[in-house]
Amino acid sequence: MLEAAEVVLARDGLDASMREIAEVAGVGVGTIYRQFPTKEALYQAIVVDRMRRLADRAGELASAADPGAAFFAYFTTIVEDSTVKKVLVDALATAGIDAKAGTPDIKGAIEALLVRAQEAGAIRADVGMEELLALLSATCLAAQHNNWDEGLRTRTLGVVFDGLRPSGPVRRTGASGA
Amino acid sequence: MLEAAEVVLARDGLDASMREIAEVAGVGVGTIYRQFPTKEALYQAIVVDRMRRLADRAGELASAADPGAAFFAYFTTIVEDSTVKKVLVDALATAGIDAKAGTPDIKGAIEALLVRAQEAGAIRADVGMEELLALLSATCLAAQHNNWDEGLRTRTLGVVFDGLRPSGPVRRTGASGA
Amino acid sequence: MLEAAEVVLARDGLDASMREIAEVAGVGVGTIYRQFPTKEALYQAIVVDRMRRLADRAGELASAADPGAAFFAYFTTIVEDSTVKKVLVDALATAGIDAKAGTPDIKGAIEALLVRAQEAGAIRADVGMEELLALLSATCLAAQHNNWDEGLRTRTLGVVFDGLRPSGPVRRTGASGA
Amino acid sequence: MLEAAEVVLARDGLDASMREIAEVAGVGVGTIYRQFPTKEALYQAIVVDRMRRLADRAGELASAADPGAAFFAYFTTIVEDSTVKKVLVDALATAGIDAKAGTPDIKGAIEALLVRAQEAGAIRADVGMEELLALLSATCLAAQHNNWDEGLRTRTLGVVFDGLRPSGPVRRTGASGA
DNA sequence: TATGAATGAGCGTTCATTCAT
DNA sequence: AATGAATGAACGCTCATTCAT
Repeated sequence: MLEAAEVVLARDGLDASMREIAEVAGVGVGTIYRQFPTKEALYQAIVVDRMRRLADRAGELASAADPGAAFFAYFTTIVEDSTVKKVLVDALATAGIDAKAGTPDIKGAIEALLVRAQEAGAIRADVGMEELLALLSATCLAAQHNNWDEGLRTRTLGVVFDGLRPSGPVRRTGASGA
Repeated sequence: MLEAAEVVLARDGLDASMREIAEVAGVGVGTIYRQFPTKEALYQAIVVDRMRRLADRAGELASAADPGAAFFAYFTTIVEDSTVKKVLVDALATAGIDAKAGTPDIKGAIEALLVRAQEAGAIRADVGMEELLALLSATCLAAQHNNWDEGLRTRTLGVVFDGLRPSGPVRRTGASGA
Repeated sequence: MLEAAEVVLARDGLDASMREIAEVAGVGVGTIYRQFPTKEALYQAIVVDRMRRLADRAGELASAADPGAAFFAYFTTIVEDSTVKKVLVDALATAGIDAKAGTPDIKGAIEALLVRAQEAGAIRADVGMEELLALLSATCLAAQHNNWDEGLRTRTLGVVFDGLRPSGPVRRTGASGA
Repeated sequence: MLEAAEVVLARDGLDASMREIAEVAGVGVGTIYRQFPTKEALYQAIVVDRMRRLADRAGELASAADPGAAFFAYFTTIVEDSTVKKVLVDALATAGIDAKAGTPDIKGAIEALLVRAQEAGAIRADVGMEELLALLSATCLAAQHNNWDEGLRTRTLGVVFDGLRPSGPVRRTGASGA
């Protein structure tokens, strides 16, 4: 049912009606209300669900061989995904949610990725979680809002990733000479 | 009245009702409809108005002494602004609008800023308009959606700007240079 | 101005807006309200005006050489007219109006036509004003409501007129006679 | 609910609001919209319902002993009814509807009555369906519009019916004879 | 005096939410 | 427990009417 709701919200946006969702889920509207007291609650549940999956994916990458590659791959995947999932966007946007109990610790999972990538020297050490989440949210938001195609996504993320990488000798060693 | 509408839309988002807008504007709903045939038209008018101001600001900066500084200042201003203006976001998102006559040529204005900054060596030559607009849209969207405070904005834009700057010797010339 | 209102109401029916009427009349809406306190009042005025013209026409025919022909011609003219004038219909329908002072005595005018036609033996003596007006109203209403073409109007009025004529020997004397 | 809608439309005419109808029906507006997608659809449903009843009644009379009496009785019944039912009027007016499937064949039913009455010599052979429907529509329209009382209805229909009957010897045989 | 901008009640319609079945 | 018919507040929009100019 969450699945169906996610599909419908992804397709029709936030204005999708409960009836539509119920229809796609193959249940009566009343059945949805048995589990979620309001439309807002259903929506929140979807967001939380989304976050869980995001956290899971981050967990999987936590032990990848190349932390830098893992980090950038993760970032890219999320943005890629948000092109088609209208709801995900808010998963990252709604940072406040994670205070609630039971919410998967997506921030923790992402932070692990970040720290490892920083320790590997793939990400500048002075980048904090806050701005990282901000960048993720920003690119997701824009990707779905403006319907980025693959080329645009690649080029735009390219700029962001460059901004995240350490600059100078480290990155372009030979270039800077001495 | 446009002003009031902008305020309300900024506060309540696109779902703000015409009654609400009328109330804030201190007029009857009919008065709004006298000037804008539909809610959509009102919305478009706000966007266009916003674009005009954006284009004007870009024009002012077009002949600034330091093109790089001008460019980054402009970028920052816009994002700063969008924290409070929910609508601006779509001004950039809706690139298609500029085909219509009478619409201020915001893209042209921004492009001028970009080109000058690139010629001055402050921005990488391989950055195109498309990804620049994407980055602008993304940061605006996120800034208003997530209510960035000044610190977060500075740090996040810092990353993006670093990604836009030429890297290596070019960027830190004095440092690496002879 | 009454003229303009009549034209518009004839074209668009009772739902025509005051703005539309004012526009066609070439005045502001306020000017109409100066003369007629409400839309209803304007409408009533049109009806009364219409009645006056009807009464005038009846007056002209009052002294025609052939009373029977005059009567049927008058009936036909009115019905014919109502095909195109949505408002006329109510002139006849609203019998109650004629109590008011200043209303043209259309009933009197029509009655004169009827009486003369009856005296000439062209209309049955037992036909009263009430049913005559009812028939007029009925055919006008239907003519405009259903958009009678000329053929249908002729055939339908033919039946009604036959019903109004004296029957038996009087009408088809030669036929039934020896 | 159809009943309630019919009552309200009969009372207030086509401008009756959905709220009013809902109130009289004792339901919420939404309930009406559940069954009829638009006001227009509700209206059509009433008309069709009305037509069905009309057709049924005509069917019942189709085999009456006295075709002439049956015909005139039917005509009278309909007009009588329309005094109180503002909507019926359009059932007859909207002849075009009967093309749609599922619409009761009221025209066919009436035609059967007419033909039988003509074969019985009670109605003139040269009266066609078109003018018969025109007369029906006209008298219904006027009966409800002007609120005919029984006396007026009788006298007015008397004229129309005389117009429909064969004239001369046939009708008043004994009289003209001698 | 004439104007038309402004008003806001009211309309048709939608949809989150409730509750009898 | 599950359903979906019923509800009615709220929406976008229109237009008769008012009144400052």
